[in-house]
Amino acid sequence: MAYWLMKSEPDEISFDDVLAAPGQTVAWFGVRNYQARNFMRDQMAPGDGVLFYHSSCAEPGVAGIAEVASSAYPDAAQFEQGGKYFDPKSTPAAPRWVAVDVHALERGSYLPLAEMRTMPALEDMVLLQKGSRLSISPITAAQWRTIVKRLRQPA
DNA sequence: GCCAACGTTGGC
DNA sequence: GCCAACGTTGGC
Repeated sequence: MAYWLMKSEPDEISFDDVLAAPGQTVAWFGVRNYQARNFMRDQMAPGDGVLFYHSSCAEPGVAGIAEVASSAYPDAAQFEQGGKYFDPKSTPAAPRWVAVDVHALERGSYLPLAEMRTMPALEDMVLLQKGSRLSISPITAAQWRTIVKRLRQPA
C-alpha cells in the first residue's frame, strides 16, 4: 500500500469532475514524463491512496482523496495521430506510456498549497521542494495521515 | 505574462 | 557522452 499525490489542472479535470464521472472513476492518461510513468508502471497498485491536487489554477492545492483503481495499462492517447498526446515513437507492440484508473472517494475541505507550506509535517514532501514539477509524486504514510486529517476538518 | 527550474533533443 | 538550445511546468 503506497500513497501518491497526483496533479491535475482543474480546467481539464477537477476533483468534482471525477466525483461526477461514472463510477466516480476516470482514466489518468496523458502523462509524458518518464519518472511519473515509472511510478505508475512499477509501483502503483489498486487501492493505493491518492491525493488529488489542483495545479495551474488560481489557488493550487489538494482538493480531495482518491484511490488507484487499476494497474497500469497502455495509454490509448499515445496512438491517436494528430491528438495532443500522440507519440510517433510509440507502437502498440511496445507502448511507451501508460495510464491508470483513479477513483474519487471523498472531497475534503480544500488544502491550499500556501497552507501546506506552513505545515512542518509536510516540509519534506516532494511537491514542496524547490523546482519540483513531477505530476505524480510519492508521499509517506505520515504525510498522508497529516493531510487526510486536515482535509477532514470542517472548513 | 513572467520567469525559474527542469526534462528532452540533437549536433558534434 | 557532452552540453547548448529549446520546450514545458507551474507558482506567482
